[in-house]
Amino acid sequence: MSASILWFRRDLRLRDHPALLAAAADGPVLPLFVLDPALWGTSGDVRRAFLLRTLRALDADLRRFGPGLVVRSGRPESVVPALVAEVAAQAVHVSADFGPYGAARDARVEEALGDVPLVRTGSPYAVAPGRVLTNDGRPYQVFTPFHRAWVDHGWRAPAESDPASVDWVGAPSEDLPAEPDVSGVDLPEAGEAAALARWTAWRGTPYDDVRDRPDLDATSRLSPDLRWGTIHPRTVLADLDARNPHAATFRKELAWREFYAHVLHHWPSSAREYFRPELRGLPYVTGAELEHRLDAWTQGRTGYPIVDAGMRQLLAEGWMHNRVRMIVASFLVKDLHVEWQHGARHFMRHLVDGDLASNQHNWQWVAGCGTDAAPYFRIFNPTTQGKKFDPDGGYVRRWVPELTDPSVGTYPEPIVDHAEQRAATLEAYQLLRRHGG
DNA sequence: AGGTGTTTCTG
DNA sequence: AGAAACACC
Repeated sequence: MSASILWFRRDLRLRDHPALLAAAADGPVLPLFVLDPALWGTSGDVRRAFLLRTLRALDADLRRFGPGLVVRSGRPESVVPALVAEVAAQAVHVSADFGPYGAARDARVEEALGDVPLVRTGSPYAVAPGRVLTNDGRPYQVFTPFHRAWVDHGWRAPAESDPASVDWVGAPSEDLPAEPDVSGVDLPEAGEAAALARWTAWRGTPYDDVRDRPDLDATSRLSPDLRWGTIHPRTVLADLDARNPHAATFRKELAWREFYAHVLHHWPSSAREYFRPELRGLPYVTGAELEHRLDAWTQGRTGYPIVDAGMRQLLAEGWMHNRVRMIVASFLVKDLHVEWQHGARHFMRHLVDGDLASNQHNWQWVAGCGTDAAPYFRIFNPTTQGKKFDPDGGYVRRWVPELTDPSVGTYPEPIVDHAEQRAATLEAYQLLRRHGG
């Protein structure tokens, strides 16, 4: 018997897989979920729980069509040779999704596969990272021209794939880790069916004028599904009519996700390093003061209601409204003078939608050191932002109940004075510019 | 995807 | 007085 190996590295989707369906025509398919220990080890309990639920939901999907699913742990580069040794005699194809981690890493994976033919099932993007380039073949560093070129490039319609037509083989996923105890945490339902239901229930609702209002909770909540691949952006894009302003704005948000995947693909080191290193020389806090500030920020006890509401939502749901993400990030970097990597790490640990490309580059955007970054002097005022985007205070009251009900607890005094810290940040920035960093 | 202080316009 | 425009960070 010959089997195709379907290797899900980061994108777990089953639908929109024409290459998989073509491979399946040559023989049964052995799905392999790779749980990267690096990903697993840096994830908090909420993120782990959601990932496991996603895997289990997909496992259940597969069991309807075949004997089961193989799950292995290990770095892709090391697990693939072991797997190939196990089934080399049977393998016809290996299907692999390539994330936005750069051509060097992809090349290592291909090398590990040796002579086993590789079926590229495509990326979890409408346009694969690396495909959208300027006329002279260079990668875009600014969103607006990228967006135009991305739309011009276009994407195919989603595949009319039917997992029932795939002949799945493999062993049950008994070696899935146990799910951490997350009782009391409000997690979305995981899996493809839930993702599709989420999308069809949400699409067509107002977006353009309410997407910045965390109190209205009007966003799609599709980010965990896009992250783990339980829905494909092409499925979403096919349902959008760009003549509708709501749809056009939403499509632009999908384009931001593709833009940052593209940036990480071309500059893999930007996941850790400053894309523009000029701002590395700013006076960021270290040592005990760093720990103290990070602690107050992560626990939602900074004394700024909109910041604390967001940080508490993150711990409670593994998710935070996008407008609030920008506010808390700006506050950490520009009011608390903490280097952006600390905040990015906390987000990746807890967000159920945490994606390396989007997360790191949005943090770099806020810090002013990324591609197409906000100018460094753009500093959010947490009070003004709260008034503007949570005008009735509904969001803040939900997550910071002690503001209106003192029996719940005592709300802390502001950890720093925003006006003072804003002035200090601008002064440090000017010093840096004068002395050339 | 901003904020702030100042000037200018408007009713 | 308040909105809108502007310059600068």
